[in-house]
Amino acid sequence: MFKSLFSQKGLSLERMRGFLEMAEAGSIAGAAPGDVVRQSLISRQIRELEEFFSAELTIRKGKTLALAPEGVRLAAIIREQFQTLEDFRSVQVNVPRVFTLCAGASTLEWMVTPFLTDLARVLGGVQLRTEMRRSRPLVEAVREGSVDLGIVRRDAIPDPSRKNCEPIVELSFHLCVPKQLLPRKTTPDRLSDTAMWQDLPFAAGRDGGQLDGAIRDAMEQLGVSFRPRFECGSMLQVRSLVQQGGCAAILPNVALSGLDPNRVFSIPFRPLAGYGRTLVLHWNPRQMNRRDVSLDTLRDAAQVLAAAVPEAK
Amino acid sequence: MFKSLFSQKGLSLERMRGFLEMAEAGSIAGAAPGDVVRQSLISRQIRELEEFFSAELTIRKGKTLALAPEGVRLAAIIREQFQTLEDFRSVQVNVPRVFTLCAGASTLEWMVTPFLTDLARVLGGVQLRTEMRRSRPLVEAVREGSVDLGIVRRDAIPDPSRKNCEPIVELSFHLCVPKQLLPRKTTPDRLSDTAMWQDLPFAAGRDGGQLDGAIRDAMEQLGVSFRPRFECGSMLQVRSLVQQGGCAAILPNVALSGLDPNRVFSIPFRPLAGYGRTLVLHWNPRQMNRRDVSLDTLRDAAQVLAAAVPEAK
DNA sequence: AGTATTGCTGACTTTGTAGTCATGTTTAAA
DNA sequence: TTTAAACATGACTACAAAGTCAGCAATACT
Repeated sequence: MFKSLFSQKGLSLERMRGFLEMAEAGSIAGAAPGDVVRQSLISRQIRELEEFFSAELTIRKGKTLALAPEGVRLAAIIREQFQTLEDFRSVQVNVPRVFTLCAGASTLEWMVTPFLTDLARVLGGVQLRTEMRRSRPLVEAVREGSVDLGIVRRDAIPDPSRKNCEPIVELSFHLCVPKQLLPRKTTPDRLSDTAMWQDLPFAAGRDGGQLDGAIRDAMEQLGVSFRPRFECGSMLQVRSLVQQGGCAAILPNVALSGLDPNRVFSIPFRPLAGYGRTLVLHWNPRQMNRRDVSLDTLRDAAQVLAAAVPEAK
Repeated sequence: MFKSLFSQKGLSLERMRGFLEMAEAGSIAGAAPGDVVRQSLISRQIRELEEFFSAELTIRKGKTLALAPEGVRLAAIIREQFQTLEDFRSVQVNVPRVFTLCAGASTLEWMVTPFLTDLARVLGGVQLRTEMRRSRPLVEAVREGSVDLGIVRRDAIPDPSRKNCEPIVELSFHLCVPKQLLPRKTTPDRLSDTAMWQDLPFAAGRDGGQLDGAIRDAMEQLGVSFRPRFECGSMLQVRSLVQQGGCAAILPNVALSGLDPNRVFSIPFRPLAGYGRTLVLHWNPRQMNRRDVSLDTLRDAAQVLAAAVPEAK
């Protein structure tokens, strides 16, 4: 049984590991940054695997390597096998299994990080590892199995269904203004007057993402010259500025939970009403099945994340 | 990634192989018959795996070893992983993949062996390996993945469904008598008279299976003293004797295709009418899915086997 | 063109594991 | 109780693989 795997040399767990590391990193140098010794080792291990399988696993793509179609398949096989073995061992040693959760930068900040412990508990006491990725590579990573869970807009999933995702929240955006920046006795409804915005000191993100651009576009369409006084690398900093009373800002509903309504007015930001999308928890059904995570558990996890978002008023 | 698999020594493909061989054979000595050297090697490999996983994979059961529950799980994992790697390699090297087909002794003789080439073609040019096993271990082997396809009575499958089996044929039994053993101008319908049977020289199987016993019981109930002149180790030999005109015999419908109706009369053998069972092709849905065998292909395979059986008249 | 980065190759050393052997221990059966 | 079978263990050898190093070739960036 399985003679053909052993009658020939060139197959070993270490070689598979070297190849997988290259596959994950996208290049040999990326797999072992600053370690030329290991780079040369991986290079040879890949060649030996290619000889063993008589397959071109990699192709040169300019200066770096890329996976050939066969390489993509083998990498998926190896990843799954290693993970299965690791899970088996984790159960035996009574150590929590490792799950990877992936989302966009701001989503991780707003929704995930503050609730990691709850999430880990719902998933059965697992160890969670978070990663930042944009929508498209995120969905791809879930598909190929290198990521267990993703938080992503539903429309980024090619075939959204009850089997591979669960809604978390409907995104919406709000204009948030600290009271102290407004004339005394200003009521929240007066904030709808765009004329008032002109003089407000704004803070905005500078992450180059879609959201930031959409806000600027919307402001321009309203005829408001939007020149934020602060451009922050992280939206967490923006919220912090708003909370301290120094700035106004456009914030997503998932960020409102940290603001004191007695000190900060917030009203829906109409121009971005159509920009709202459904965020879903996304997973690979085969992988979750293999790792013994039930659909119910996944829906519970989505619930935990949903509970983190205050209801829109 | 997967650091825990490599930060500790004790895991290797060879060790997994040694363990799997023991698991398949049910004991170390069985895994390496007559090779005490390899036996001691396997013994140590198993211990090293047990240390690596901190798990009891085996338990002493009297003189031999048996798999502990954890060992059963790990063996299934390893078998699947090795098979996946072997399949991957087979596709690359353009060598047919190996599939294992399992059935009872007589079923293998009657239905499978003569049609192996057709079957291999329908399954996509695979290499077929046949194995003899009785119903219960067969179903178990399909479940754990050590066998791809089984031919078995439907009632031996715990949860028969469209997803894990497909009917092949309804078994029935026939009394077959060469013309030359009968008085001239005897018509087939006269064969219903059990008095005629008394003087016929019968051939019968001697495989100790259910079928043989059932025939003898039925004869006894009919008041016929059934003392076959020939007791053959294989039912193929029985059919051969009938074909040559030397003997009468009770044969299953799946054996009739080899008989010349002009030289041999055959009529349904009523006493065993209730003994007929549905034979099905049985498989493990997860395994067939992993090995890229579609349900359609499996149904085609069942068709091929069904076509081997002549219609009952 | 010059330079830095990336990957490939050949010649090593070191390490882990497979493989071998002799011998001990447990267990089942004669 | 004796015997034989099945498995375990310790001490080795042989070998394949991992790991190391120096140098080369191809590519991209400036």
